[in-house]
Amino acid sequence: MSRTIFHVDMDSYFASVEQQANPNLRGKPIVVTGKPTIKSVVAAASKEAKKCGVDSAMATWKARKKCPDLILVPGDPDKYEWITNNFFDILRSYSPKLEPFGVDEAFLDVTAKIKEYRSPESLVKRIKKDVEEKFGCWITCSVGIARNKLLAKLASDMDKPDGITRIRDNEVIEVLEDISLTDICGIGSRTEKRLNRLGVSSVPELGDFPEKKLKEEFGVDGARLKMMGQGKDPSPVLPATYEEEVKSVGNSLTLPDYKRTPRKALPVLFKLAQKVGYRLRKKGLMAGTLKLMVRDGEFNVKGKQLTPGRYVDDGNLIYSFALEIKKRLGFPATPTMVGIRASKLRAKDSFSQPLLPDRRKREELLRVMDEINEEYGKGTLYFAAQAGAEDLLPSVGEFKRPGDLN
DNA sequence: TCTGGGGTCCTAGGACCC
DNA sequence: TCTGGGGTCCTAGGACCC
Repeated sequence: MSRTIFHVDMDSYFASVEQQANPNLRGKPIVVTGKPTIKSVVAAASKEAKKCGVDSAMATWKARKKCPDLILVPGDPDKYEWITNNFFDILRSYSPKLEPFGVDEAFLDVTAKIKEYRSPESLVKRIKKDVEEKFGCWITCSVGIARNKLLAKLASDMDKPDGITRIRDNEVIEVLEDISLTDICGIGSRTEKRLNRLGVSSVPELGDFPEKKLKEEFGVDGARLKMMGQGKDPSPVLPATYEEEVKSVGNSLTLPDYKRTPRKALPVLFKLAQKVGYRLRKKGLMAGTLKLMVRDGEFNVKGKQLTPGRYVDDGNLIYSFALEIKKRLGFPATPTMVGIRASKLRAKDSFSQPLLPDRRKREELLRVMDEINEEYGKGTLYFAAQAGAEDLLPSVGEFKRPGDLN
């Protein structure tokens, strides 16, 4: 049976949210960045900025060059999370089959609902109206309608902003002729190059290519690639809530020039560890595995992970483990980026208190610190311990588990 | 020329257990 | 004593997405 799938994509997401929140930014070219410095990169550009050729992932200095009037706005993750959750709630009220795809997109399977409406388009209009009423007219979305996720995603991109695009079954072949390989979600530049080497340079060519040869080159992905080339995608819309999705929590930072030595990178690492710990506590999660990542001057990223045999959410402890990993990983002479990622997450069991009094005290301390920092602003209270004062940190003890012996 | 920061999923090999 | 094979966990690295 044929399905009806929507792909709903917020337009210029972070930038629109900021324009909605602050009337002074409306109608002006703005970009949202991590930090409002010229060294950072564009996370989202308003439609006014896009007209000058500015777009996400562009270096901020480059964006400035293209658009001298550009306004840099620092991002506000809490605000976006609130909107994201409410956005998904609106979609979920039309169908429980909602699959979030990042913070500003989602797939919605409305097959069972569509009979109640005159057409898929009229249902989309209802959704758009809800979004506008909830958030304001500066926050809009574009929607793609098709028989599967792959085509719906292509469609939502064809008319932006505030568009509705439907790809009917008899239009699929025509659409596939007009796009390039990397327009398909799942085919990036690496895969495109490998396909080119096989003599495949367009989507229809991919659809006609012998599956056997694709499997030789790409293994199990070969069959999926062939289907992509034909515009087929049997994958279901998998319902999930935004929170359930989280599998890992990590933070990383590109080092400014003057901190690109192993020694000077340590305080940065310490702060990242605190941040990861705070985010874990806020989500009520503990991490069983920690990974340290470093990028060298040639842009090569190396990482090493550790599963210490206990679960952690304390920034100081995370830092201690990071130092332990660093000993084994080694550091390049010129580190350009450092990062910590926590995975193997599990919910913190609030019923079982730690047995050791020291740990109980420690938990209480962190809880109070978090509360104060939330009340009076981040960084109100912080630890004095940092690089050079490792002896103040909790000991990580011995490792005797498999995989820790290298 | 210059490339941020948040993630997910997959593979492949080794260790270990039964 | 020597043997096989399946399942699971761990780690490193690659590709991709927004």
